[in-house]
This record gives sequence, structure tokens and C-alpha cells, in this order.
Amino acid sequence: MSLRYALLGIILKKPVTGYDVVRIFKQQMIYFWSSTHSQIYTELHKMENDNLIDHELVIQETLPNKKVYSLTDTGKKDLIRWAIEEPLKPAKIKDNFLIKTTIFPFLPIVEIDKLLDEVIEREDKILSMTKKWQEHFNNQEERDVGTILTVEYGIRYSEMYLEWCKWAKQYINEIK
Amino acid sequence: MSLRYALLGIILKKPVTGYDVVRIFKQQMIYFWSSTHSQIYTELHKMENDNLIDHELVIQETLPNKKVYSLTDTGKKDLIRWAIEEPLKPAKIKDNFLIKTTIFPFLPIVEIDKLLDEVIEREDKILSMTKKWQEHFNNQEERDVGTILTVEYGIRYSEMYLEWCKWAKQYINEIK
DNA sequence: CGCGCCATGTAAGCAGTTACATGATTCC
DNA sequence: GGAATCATGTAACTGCTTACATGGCGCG
Repeated sequence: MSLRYALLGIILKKPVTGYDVVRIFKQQMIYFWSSTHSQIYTELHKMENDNLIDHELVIQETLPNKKVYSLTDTGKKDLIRWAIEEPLKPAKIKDNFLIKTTIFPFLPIVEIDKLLDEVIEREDKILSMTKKWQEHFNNQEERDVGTILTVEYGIRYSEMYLEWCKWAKQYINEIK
Repeated sequence: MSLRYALLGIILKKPVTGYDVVRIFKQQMIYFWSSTHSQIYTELHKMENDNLIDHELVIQETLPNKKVYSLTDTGKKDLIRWAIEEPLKPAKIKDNFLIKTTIFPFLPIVEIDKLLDEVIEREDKILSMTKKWQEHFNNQEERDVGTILTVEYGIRYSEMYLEWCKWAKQYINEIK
């Protein structure tokens, strides 16, 4: 049920198309939620059905037609209510790589190094992309506090992950 | 499909009951995966069906009977193969609270403070529990590298989260 | 007397993934 | 000529959650 509130939060800031919602979601919420375009389109239909959003159809000449979604009053109220009243739940993480970490003692050191290097490379890329986005974002007027806070979170998460990887590499090479 | 390898990793270290798997999972894997006893029992059945594990039934007098699971050769091979060959996937996070963060500009400051305090309290508890577990774990002989690494990860994650929360509180109070 | 621990499971429903499906335009 | 962007969706399946279900023992 939380995805719906993530999407409401996006549309609250300004009316957008489903396509925009997907784009904004992947840019700004990837650090703390995950979804796909197919789930997002389906959820938007359900939300409209529940009268939380409605849309205006915009006919375009060359580009395909689009639906611009806005929050209804019900939607606005429900979002704020949810944020204030709905109990917080501890974050749920699904991290493939850390499962592999649990069986490091049973893997050849070469393979462990390979895995760690791959993760470091991946996380390095994510971190630099996030920093670029943060910089770009800081140079616009419409930057909102919500995004400032969550982007900072994304950066800190990646930095923590990278530092842990480097510590792990060193630790493994010390005891081997 | 990753849950199955998390469970295989637990059973690999020593043969245990389903009940033990649940207990170990909740203590050691909560930092990077989430599941429930009902899903774990169901998955163990599927894994046995796929010949990755088998069990020995232990009849107990006063306590209920139990099934002690061990990895089969197929299970062992498949786990190692998975760890080395299966592509890494970026971590997926589902964090309720950070969705709320995105709409902070639309919430009363009192409510924002309440939310942040609640998260800080929660994360403080988790952190101190993890540190206790790490200390206890360091004082046994059978401590394995896998757990040393992932527990350290858990501590760093909570510390990062707490520091971010405190930064966010300050940031919000500066600009308000 | 009630709570927590040991120990196992099933069923129904909801959430999320992967694949399929279309099609014009713009840029290299 | 091919890839990326805009723009929307459905279907089948798998994964996950919540609730239901049982029951004895030990401890305070």
C-alpha cells in the first residue's frame, strides 16, 4: 500500500503523466523504494478508481496522447493522513550481494575479490550519478525540501556501502 | 529466488531445524533481507522437493518433534554456483519513512519532528541490539567471517541512518 | 494463571516481476 | 538503419504478507 503514497507524493508536487511519474520515481525514489512501469501504471488506475487522482487527456499531434494526473481533494487528504497517522515500518531491504557475503568462507578468494570489485564499481557509478543529480537539482528554483533530504540520504547510503566494501576487502586480505 | 540461497547459507554452516532457520535468519539477515516464518517453512518444503536439502526427523519426549535439515550435494553445489555465477542485483529497499520524507514540505513541523524522533528512537534500539549481538558473537569460537562482515554492515547502516536523521532535524530547523 | 518458548504448518489475498504489445519521432 | 524517447497498457506468474491453527512445558 505504500507505493500508492509514493506516487501521490510525486503528483502532489505538480500534475504529471504516468510516464513522468515513472521517470521521477526512478530518479528520486530509487534510494528507498523500487517499482516498475507496469506496476506504476496499474497502481495509477487503481488510485483513479479509488478517487485519489483524476486525469485530463491531452491530445498531441506528433507525439502520442497522454493523461495528465492530478490529486483530488480526497487524495490530498488521504496522503497527509497517511503521513501523519499510519505507523512507521522498519525498512525492508533485499540485497542479493550481502547474502553471498554470508558464505564468503566457502568461496575462493579470487571470487570474493571479483564480487567486491563489481559491487564497488556499481556503487561508485550510482554515487557519482546521485551527486550529479544533486548538483543539478541544487541549481534550480523549484527544489523542494523533500528531495533535498532524500537525495542526501541516497548519497550517504552509497558512501556507507562503499566504505564497508573497502573495509571488507582489507579485512579479508588481512586474515587470509 | 534469493531467499532460498539465504536459507541454504544458514543450513550450510550446520544442520538445523526450520525453527532454528527462522531464528538465525531474524538475528543475522534482518539487515539485508526480510521474510516471515510462514514463507520460510514453505520455502524449505520447496527446497526439499528440489533436492537441495533433506531432513532427519528427531523424536523428542516432552518437546515437539523436529526436522533437522542438511544440504544435499546438489544443494551445496547449487549454492556455490549461485554465489559465483548468478549476476549481482542492486539492493531493493522499501522504506516507509523516506516516502513520508518526500512530502515534508506539506506537513506541520510538529509532525515532522515527531516522525524523526520516532525513527531515531527505533534505529537507536536496533543499533544497540546489533552491537550487543556483535559483542556476544565475538566471544565465541564458531564465529565465521560471513557473519562478522554482515553484522558490521548492519551497524554501519544504522549509524548512517541515525546520522542522516540528526542532520535532517538540524537542516529542517535551520530553514524553517 | 498467563506469557514465552519450542515446533510445525496451511490458506487466502495482495504486491511485485517479467514478458508481451504497439508505434511514431528524433538523433547519431 | 538502429537506438533512445515519448507514451500507454495487459497477462501470467512468482513472491510475500496476514491470519489461522495447534499444543505442551517451564517460569514467575
